[in-house]
Amino acid sequence: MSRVEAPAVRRAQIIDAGKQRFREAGFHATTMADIATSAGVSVGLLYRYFPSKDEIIRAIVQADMESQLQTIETALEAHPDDRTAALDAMTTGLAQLAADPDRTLLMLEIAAETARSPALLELAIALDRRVNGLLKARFGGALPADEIEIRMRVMLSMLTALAFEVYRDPSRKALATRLTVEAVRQLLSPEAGARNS
Amino acid sequence: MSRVEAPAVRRAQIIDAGKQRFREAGFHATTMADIATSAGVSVGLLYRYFPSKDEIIRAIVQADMESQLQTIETALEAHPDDRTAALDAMTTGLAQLAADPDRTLLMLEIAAETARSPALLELAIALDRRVNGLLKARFGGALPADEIEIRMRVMLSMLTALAFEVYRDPSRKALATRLTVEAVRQLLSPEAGARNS
Amino acid sequence: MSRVEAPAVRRAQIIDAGKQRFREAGFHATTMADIATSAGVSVGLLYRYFPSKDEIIRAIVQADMESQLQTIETALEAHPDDRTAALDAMTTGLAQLAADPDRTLLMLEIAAETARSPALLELAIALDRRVNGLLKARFGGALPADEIEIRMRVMLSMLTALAFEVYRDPSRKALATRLTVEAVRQLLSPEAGARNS
Amino acid sequence: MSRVEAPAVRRAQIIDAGKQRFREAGFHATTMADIATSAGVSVGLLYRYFPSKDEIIRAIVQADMESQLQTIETALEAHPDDRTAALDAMTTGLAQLAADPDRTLLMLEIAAETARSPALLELAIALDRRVNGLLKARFGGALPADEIEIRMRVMLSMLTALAFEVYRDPSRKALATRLTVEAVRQLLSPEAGARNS
DNA sequence: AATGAATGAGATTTCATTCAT
DNA sequence: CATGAATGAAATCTCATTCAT
Repeated sequence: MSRVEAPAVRRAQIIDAGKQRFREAGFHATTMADIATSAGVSVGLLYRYFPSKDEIIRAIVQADMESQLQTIETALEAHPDDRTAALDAMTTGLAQLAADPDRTLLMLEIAAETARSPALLELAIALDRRVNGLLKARFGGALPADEIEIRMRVMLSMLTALAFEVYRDPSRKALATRLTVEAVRQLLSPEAGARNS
Repeated sequence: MSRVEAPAVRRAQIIDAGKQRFREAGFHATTMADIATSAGVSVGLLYRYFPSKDEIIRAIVQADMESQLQTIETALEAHPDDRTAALDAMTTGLAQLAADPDRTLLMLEIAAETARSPALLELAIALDRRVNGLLKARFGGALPADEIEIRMRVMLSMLTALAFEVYRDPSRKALATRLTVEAVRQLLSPEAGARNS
Repeated sequence: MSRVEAPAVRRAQIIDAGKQRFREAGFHATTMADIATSAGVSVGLLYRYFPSKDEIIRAIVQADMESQLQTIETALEAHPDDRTAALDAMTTGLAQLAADPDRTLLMLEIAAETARSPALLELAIALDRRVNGLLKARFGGALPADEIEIRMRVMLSMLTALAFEVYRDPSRKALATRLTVEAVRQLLSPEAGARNS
Repeated sequence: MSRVEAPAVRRAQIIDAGKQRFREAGFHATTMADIATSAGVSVGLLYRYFPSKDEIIRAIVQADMESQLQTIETALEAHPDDRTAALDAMTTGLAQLAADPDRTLLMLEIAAETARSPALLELAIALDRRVNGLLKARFGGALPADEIEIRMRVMLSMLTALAFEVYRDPSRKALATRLTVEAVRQLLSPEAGARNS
């Protein structure tokens, strides 16, 4: 059924299998045997790569968060001189992530799980901090320091809301995405700061 | 440990205990024994009131949805002649609901669960339809019919986003609520229709 | 739902309800609540008439055994002077009992239960003894004393077998009954004694 | 407590343990924990070999039925040219099976259970058909076709009766077996056909 | 490195029995 | 006498985790 593989490949196989099953059945309804079967390996091998089921969940959550961060970094770096373009690129990138119903399914699991698991909460806080740092470094001058954080959060929440929306009715994807991107643009533009504070 | 109670009282006791425990530990990590202990009754009695654990979940979800609907209805009926006031009342009411971190914890569970459970999905769809009907009846003339639905959804999503936000940082509750209420007001005002379509 | 009734009537109601349900679902799958509902009384009342579920079973088994004994006694007393006619009447009566599929269903439960329950075993032994006494008193002269018992048992077993047969294929009832009656007649006739011993 | 065993060995262990316990306490009074302890394995392992308790019952019933069929086949094949010898061999073999009190205890459980369980009823019908086919193939010329079936059933019923008899009083085993074998021989002999129809 | 049989704690659910009304 | 809400012990079944091979 399976031959000896490079450790990184095995790890990826397992994470992919986990994602797929968690998406389909949720964390709690997915068994280690399910994941093993999906990954084409034995249950025992799962435990060579991850010390527990929770660690597989944690790894998946971490990977997702890193891809969010990656999206932000890439966008910001792509437009080092144009603040508005950078903002747009970032929002569009995140909106794309949010508008993927498959990912939403997982995100729901993650959100519910994060509330309970200290390990996941820690991860979430770390992500927050890093995104915050990135945005401050970039927009620090244009917006009052204490507004950056709240705006970032509202932005992430709106993207979360977009995820819900597209998830519930995929046919509205284009419209909902456009509305969200516009709203976020307004929210994060320097002028917005002037108007609301 | 407990004497005979009126059926409605017992039911409420159980639902309350369930809510509390689900909030603290999530649906799957909460056992029937936990709920029974919390409610101050025996495990067996749980099954006289609900045929299964899933049905307790369903009852809680349904109660929550009904309180959302109730909030909307009450607000709209309070201002039969003033469209703008009705809108404001509704948004404020929903925002209050959304800004309750305890409720958010449950909502997360519910959202994750809804994706998997046909019974819950059905409930969610029914809620959607009823809210939609209510809004159409009230704002039908002012906004293009096909926009009502998408706006309603975006509104609910923004409230979802508010819930997330307050949940993550309760100290921002006042600010986040104000921002959301303003954004929703703008989204649902007749002028918004003109600008975006 | 129910008014005050004479104790004997209530007892009969409960026994009838028990029989019906045990027939349909077996002893173990029938709950006290089932019986109560069927009898049109409350669960609590069941316990005023019988100290436990097992005692209801015992009462049913006992009633069935008494009807067997009754059948034998009536047949023997109906033909005090004609040994052969008495034998025929008895066999025919028992065969009628055996050929009732409804009763078989119960008998199966009873047989399985008898093997386990000391109380039921005692009952069965008492029945054995009384039938044996009846037959010895009547056929004592014609058949060697030690053969009476074994013949009685084979007879009862053949009737059991008839019960099985009719139960499996009710359309064969007439034929199977005739064959059994003939076989028993031969088994219990004085000439049979001569041939086999 | 136990090491890894060949699957067939484990299955046999479990079935044996099940038989033993079912015999002693009946299907319903035997718990999965009882069987596991008897088999010297854990409860969980039971479920790797059988999807449910009912399936263990089914497997035991099926094994018993197959041994009946085996007995018949072996006897018939042992005397391909001598119809009477084949008949005797078959009857003797089945009588031996029937005269085992341990097996009777199980048979009682099985009979009661068969009445309720569609799966077991199906099994019983299949056994019937196969025995019928075997006998028709062998005695088809000597006895009218439509009599084969009823005679087979009566024969099985007589063996049932033998089982009951020996079960109730093991000391009569030899006598009861002899009587039954003789009766069956007569029932299935070609001359019997002439006499009774 | 890889397997998968084996474990056993723990979850949901059932139901005979009790007892306050 | 009658009710039926309440109890809680016990049963079936699941599954994360271990470990001999």
